[in-house]
Amino acid sequence: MRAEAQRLFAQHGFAAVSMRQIASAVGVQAGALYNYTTDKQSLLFDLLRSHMEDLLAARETVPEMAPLDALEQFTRFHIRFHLERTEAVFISYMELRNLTPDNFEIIEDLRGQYEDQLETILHRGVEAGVFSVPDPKIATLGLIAMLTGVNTWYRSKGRLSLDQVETIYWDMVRKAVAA
Amino acid sequence: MRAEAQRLFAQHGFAAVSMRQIASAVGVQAGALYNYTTDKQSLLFDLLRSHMEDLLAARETVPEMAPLDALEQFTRFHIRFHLERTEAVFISYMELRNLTPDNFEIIEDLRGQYEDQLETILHRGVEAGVFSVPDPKIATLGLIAMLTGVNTWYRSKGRLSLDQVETIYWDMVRKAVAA
DNA sequence: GTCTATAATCCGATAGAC
DNA sequence: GTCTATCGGATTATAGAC
Repeated sequence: MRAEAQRLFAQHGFAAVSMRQIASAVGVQAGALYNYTTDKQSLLFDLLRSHMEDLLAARETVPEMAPLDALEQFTRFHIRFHLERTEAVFISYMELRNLTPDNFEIIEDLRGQYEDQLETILHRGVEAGVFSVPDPKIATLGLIAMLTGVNTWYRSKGRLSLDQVETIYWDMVRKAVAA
Repeated sequence: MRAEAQRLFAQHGFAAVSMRQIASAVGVQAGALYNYTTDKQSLLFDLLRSHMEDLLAARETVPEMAPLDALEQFTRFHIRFHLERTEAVFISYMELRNLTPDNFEIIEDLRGQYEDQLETILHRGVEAGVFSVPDPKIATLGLIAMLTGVNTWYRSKGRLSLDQVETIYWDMVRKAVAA
């Protein structure tokens, strides 16, 4: 059910998808869905929360890694992880406004935890003198926006391989924060 | 009507907003709206098209400008223009999937015209030897994603002025494509 | 645990009075 | 040009049979 809901939400948007459509995609009647979710809202919330928890769980932080290496690892990880889950990423950015305030706050907190990992790398690089970043918080948001933007155009059948894309973006990231 | 529709679409999403809600915000009954739009779809399309046309009309291209100056002008223009129209920008990115295929194609073409302006600047800079960009098309998409991302966090009451934000982003853009 | 049926409400769009 | 009323259908969520 969650897989079909994710697919439909990504394609048409949360508000535009009915419980009947989800049920039809699963192969049951609408009433049966309510054995697996209390309502449509918590179905959306569960998708967003598990996506953010997957993201945090997949990151391997190595505190003793040199800032430049840590930044390259983060860059490549971010691109790869997000390109492998285009539907979940799409929903996680588009449907935030359809969360209740309580649920929104939880998702925003998880997102903040992820952003803090990049910000910490930038701070360490500045302290070490290998990065020049006038405002690490804004640089964090700017770089993540740039990297996540890959999802809007990348197609696996396209002219560039995943590794080529990672390398092109790493080139820009590296230079953007270089001392 | 268009102003209220834009506000409501940005807040709740196209599919979640009813013609009755728009009418109520305007101060008329739902039937009266159909004297100003043929249907809900073309109301959305008109908002997106006029936003893109405003964007293209506001750009002043100066062909003989040095690539570095042209890039700075583009960067500052993009940030300022988009921060002044957060609702239109939001809708233009979120509601593309609610356009009919014909309407979608028109909007995508306008967006392509805008992206081409940045790509041309990058090409000229590479030819002049002042930029090092392995793939100008991808660099264009990456930089625009980074710059547009300002809209997700900037608040005019926040700790940074518009000019400070422009300068921070210009620093990253300049270095990201530097030779 | 899935079904059918239904409650209560809302939707986009139109018709016709004024 | 705005109103009221309405058509035909959609919605979420629940109740109760099996």
